Parts: sequence; structure tokens; C-alpha cells
Amino acid sequence: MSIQVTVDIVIFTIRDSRLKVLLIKRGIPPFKDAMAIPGGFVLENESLDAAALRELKEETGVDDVFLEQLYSFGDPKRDPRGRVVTIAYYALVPAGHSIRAGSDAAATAWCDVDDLPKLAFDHRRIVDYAIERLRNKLEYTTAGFKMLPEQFTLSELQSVYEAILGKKLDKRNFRKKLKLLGVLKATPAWRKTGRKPARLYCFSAKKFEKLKDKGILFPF
Amino acid sequence: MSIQVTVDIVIFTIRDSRLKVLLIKRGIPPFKDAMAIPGGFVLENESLDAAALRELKEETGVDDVFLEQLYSFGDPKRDPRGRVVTIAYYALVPAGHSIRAGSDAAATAWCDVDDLPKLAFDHRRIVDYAIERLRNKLEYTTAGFKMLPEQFTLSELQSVYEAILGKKLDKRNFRKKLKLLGVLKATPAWRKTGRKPARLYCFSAKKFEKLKDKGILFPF
DNA sequence: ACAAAAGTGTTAGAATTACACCCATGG
DNA sequence: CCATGGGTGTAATTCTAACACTTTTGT
Repeated sequence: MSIQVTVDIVIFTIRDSRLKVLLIKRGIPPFKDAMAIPGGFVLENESLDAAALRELKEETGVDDVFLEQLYSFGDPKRDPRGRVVTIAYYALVPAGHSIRAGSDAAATAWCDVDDLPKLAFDHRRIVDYAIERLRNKLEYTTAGFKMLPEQFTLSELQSVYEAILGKKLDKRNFRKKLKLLGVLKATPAWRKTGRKPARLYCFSAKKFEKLKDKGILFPF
Repeated sequence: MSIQVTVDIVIFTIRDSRLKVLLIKRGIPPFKDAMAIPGGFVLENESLDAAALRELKEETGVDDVFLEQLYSFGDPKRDPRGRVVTIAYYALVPAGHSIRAGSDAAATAWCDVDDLPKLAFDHRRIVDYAIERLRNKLEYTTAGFKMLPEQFTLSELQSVYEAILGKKLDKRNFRKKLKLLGVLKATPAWRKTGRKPARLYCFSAKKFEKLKDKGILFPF
């Protein structure tokens, strides 16, 4: 039973108010010069999560971000070199988080999810699946907050939701819902880069835990 | 990289108005005589889905039921014999669906999810994860209908929801919601086994597709 | 002075929840 | 005749969705 096991990672971030995926240009066949998502083999004494985290760190230098298993892909023909089952993960990198370019990766790029090039292997399917999962998770988890630094403005948060959902939201309803949920703490700081200063907020994990117990959602 | 790949399947059904899981008593070490969920190796030229379907059929004789990938488990120590990554699946067998006992399985049993014995390997974790997934899927998919034969009474359907969610639902609200959703078709047939005859219904896939497009849920 | 983004409430409609009685049948 | 499960509607509450103007600052 010579099946090889890899992990592949769909790494998301927000940039220019758009949802982006990290892609790498392949240097070797198969699919030489095509874009692909980062990935690699699971080592002998490594859990799947650990393998994904290692690959993430190798490729981006970050290991302090949200990382979750997505789905496993194991079509016998998905890799022309032989039988490879991949456990796909997705990661959420906060906007503005600085990324160190990976080892072999002079050719990494943040690519708009609405404008993906042809991808190697079945990576297009994996990315599409990850986007779908992310959109769903937005509604009942705090995934949205994980795409922002610790402090953020309400407009920035709304922009994250809009980028991921791919639609505009009503500003007043969005803020009303957040106030009602009570998961944000106002900080004393202001963002002064825009036209008008905006209050900075941070996420209150304690309050969120209480809401979860009651089954309350983030229904945007 | 000698990692072995298996599939394991959490097979659910409803019996005696309770949510049940199919367990098999292991005949060989490790965990000899412990209960476990069915599973086996992924073959060389077989997709993951095909492997799961094959195992399901070997164990139960059925291959016409709902079957979906759940999650992959790959802790290096999860199998004492060596490195085994398992792709877990879950299946929904309609109540009353007749099951042929599996090959090696004189010792299969439908076990109440609220009263599970100690399970082999990390199977308890897999089953718990499957239950959680099933509960969630109930809210936004037609998983509930997949646990019933083609025709069913409204009380039977409600009983499925109650068994999976582990709580009582209000009869009138339940029926009102179904009527509003319009996903049921009344059949001319009646169930005459209970005290009073009950109308039999069947699921209307066409109407459900329309609802899905609009993002409407089954919020019980 | 004006362009750009921040901030702020109300109202109508829809969905959710709580709740109690009569009916048909088999034992 | 009575125990069991089938069947039905309304009212209060909560949630959702639509909607526009004023404020502050940088240019």
C-alpha cells in the first residue's frame, strides 16, 4: 500500500480590501511554472496538524495564525507521479501581517480569489472548497476577526466581511449587530490614517464564549 | 515515508427513537475484544470515497445511503502498530433499512450514542466528532430526511430530529416550519400501525433546491 | 470648500416561540 | 371507555432589513 500523504494549505489574507490566496510558482514538473498552493509531505513522527503548521511556517515564516483542517483529497489520478492523498488545511493571516518569503519561493504571490490563474493538480478544487468553508465559518465563528490585527476599526471589520462574502453589507445593521453581541471592546486608541479618525476596537474572547454556549450566531 | 491510509466510518441510524452507531467487536489485537467503528485500508487505485463506500458495503450490505467525508485523523500514536492516517466518514442509514451482517461481523451492534462502550484507537473521538457534525448538518441540510425511508409520517420526522439533537421539539412549530418550507409532499398513503392513522409524506428535492439557492435554513 | 470616510436610530415586516384542546383508533 | 398518538392556530416577542443625514478631517 504505497500511498504518500501530504498536506496542502490554502493561506488566506485580506489585501486591498480583497480576499487573497497565497500561491507559489512551481519550479519543477509536473505542472512546472504553474501556480500551486503550498504543501509538502507529512513526516514519519508528525501529526497532520504539525505537518500543516510546519509547511505554513516554511512558506510564510508565520506560525501564530489560525490554521484548521479543511478536507482530504485522494483521487488516484490527482498527482501524475503516483498515489498521493493530501490533507488540505486553510490558514487565516491577519491583514498587514508581515510575511517572510519562503525558501524556494521567489515566486510567491497573493492572488485575488476572483481572479485565480490555472492551478496545478486539483488545487483549484481545494481553493474553491476553502473559500466556501470560509464563507460559512464567517457566520458562526470568529473567523472574521482572525483576518485582522489585534486592534481594528469597525469599517475594517466590515470590509473583511464584505471581501469574504463578496457582497456589500449595511453599515448601521452591521454595527448594531456587533453592539448587540457585545464581543467588541472599545480601546482608547484611534486610527488616524484615514480622513476622519476612527475608534479602534479589539475582540473580547470572554464574551464570545458565553454567546457560543447559548448558540448565538453572527448572522451577517 | 511509510504511512498507511485507512478509512473509518461512523454509521448512524435511528432505532427505538434513538440515535445509534454501528460498532464491531474486534477479533484481533490491538484492542482485541474492544468495540470499534468499521474501517479498512484504502486500495491502490481507489478514491477515498470509493474506499469508504466499499467498506460500508462490506460491513452492512448497503451502498445506497448518504455517505460523506468527516475529518482526517493522523496522530502518530493513534495506532500502536505503526503510522496510520485515517480518513473518517459518516453514513446515514434510514430507519428500518435492513442490514446484512458483515463478513467478520457476528459481533456487530447498534449502540446508543448516549451509552457508548470504550472504543478502540481514537474511535471515540471520531464518533463524537461525527455526532457534532450531524447535529450541525441537521440545521442546514436535509440530513434528517436521509435517516428515514422514502415515505414517513411527520411524527417520525420529528422524532429523528429529537433523537439527533437530544431534545424535545414543539409539535406545532415543527409542522408549521415544514409547511412554510414546502419541502414535503403529502402522499395518498397512511400509516396504520399506530393508534390513529397518520398521513405519509415524502421529501420534495426540487423545492429544496430552490430554497438552498436563497440560503434558507431548517432552523429547529 | 469639498471629498472621503466615521458615526448614528427608527420603522415595517418576518421569523420564532410559547401554548391547549379535540379526534380517531386499538385495546 | 380510555389511553395513545395525530392533528390543528393565535398572539407576543424577537430578529432582520431597509433606509439618510451629520461630523470630522485632509487636500
